Amino acid sequence: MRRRADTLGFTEGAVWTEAQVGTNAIGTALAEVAPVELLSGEHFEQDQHTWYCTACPVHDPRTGDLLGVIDISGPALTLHPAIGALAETGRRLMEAQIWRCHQEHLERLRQSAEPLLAATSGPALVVDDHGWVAHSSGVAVGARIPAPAARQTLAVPGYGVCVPERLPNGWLVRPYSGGRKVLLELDLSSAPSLQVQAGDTAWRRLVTKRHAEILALLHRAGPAGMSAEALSQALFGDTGHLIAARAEVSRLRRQLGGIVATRPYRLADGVRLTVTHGDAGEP
DNA sequence: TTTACAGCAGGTGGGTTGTT
DNA sequence: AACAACCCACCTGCTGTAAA
Repeated sequence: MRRRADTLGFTEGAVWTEAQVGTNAIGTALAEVAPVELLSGEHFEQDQHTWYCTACPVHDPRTGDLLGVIDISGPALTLHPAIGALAETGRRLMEAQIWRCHQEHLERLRQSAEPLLAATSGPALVVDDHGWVAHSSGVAVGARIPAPAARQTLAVPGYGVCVPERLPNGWLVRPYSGGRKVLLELDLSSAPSLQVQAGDTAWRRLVTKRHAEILALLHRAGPAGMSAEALSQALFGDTGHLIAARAEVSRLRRQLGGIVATRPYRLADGVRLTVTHGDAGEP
């Protein structure tokens, strides 16, 4: 059977999408995102008419993302009524295994961070590289937060502006509040850059002129912040560029995380910005 | 008091255009 | 070719309001 299957293209690297081979259990299950059972002439290709194929999609239990399918194929005359249940059981086992690995990974991460957590007072999160929460204290959060990255602040509901600190297999995320400020120094030279000082860590990153302009405007607006309309007026001279203003702030927020708050647009609480002009004579 | 709905603000993926 | 800037379309979430 395996030799005969090889002649059909049941080999590593083969493409079994509907677009390539027409109706088939694998490609159709991927397209429909549902279990599919095909017998004999229900296949599009004639050389598959002596086969049955039963396919069941497998999803990531954490995100719901479609990962692939389990397919059971064989001679059409040997199709057993329980084959569909077998494929379904395989799917359940795979998804359960993925979930168990995920939980074990988070538990190992939590255990490895225990010494650090014991020495930490106040709210703290331990998350993996994708933002899945292994431990939270102080403030309840969901199962997942935005994925942390080096030299990147992020906003966590209930925590405010946070700067992640690298752990061996994950991140320690603590809010910056009270005496723990995020200090920004915006250099409005011909190549604008932003110096970020958060606790013991500091870094500098280049920003576009437009983003530098937005940061300077939000700094000038103070805690009251600016509406998208006001930002459009300040950036473009009229209020007809709301979409462009929103898009630019959205991209700025993606770069700088929780440093820029919304509703209205403003610098987040705990963020202090100073503006310098690196180029001599630059206004 | 609850629910459904509309309107609005804001977020974001992707396309286009202009510049370097 | 790569990048920045701009724009559009579509989506989500919040809020106010009317109806049940």
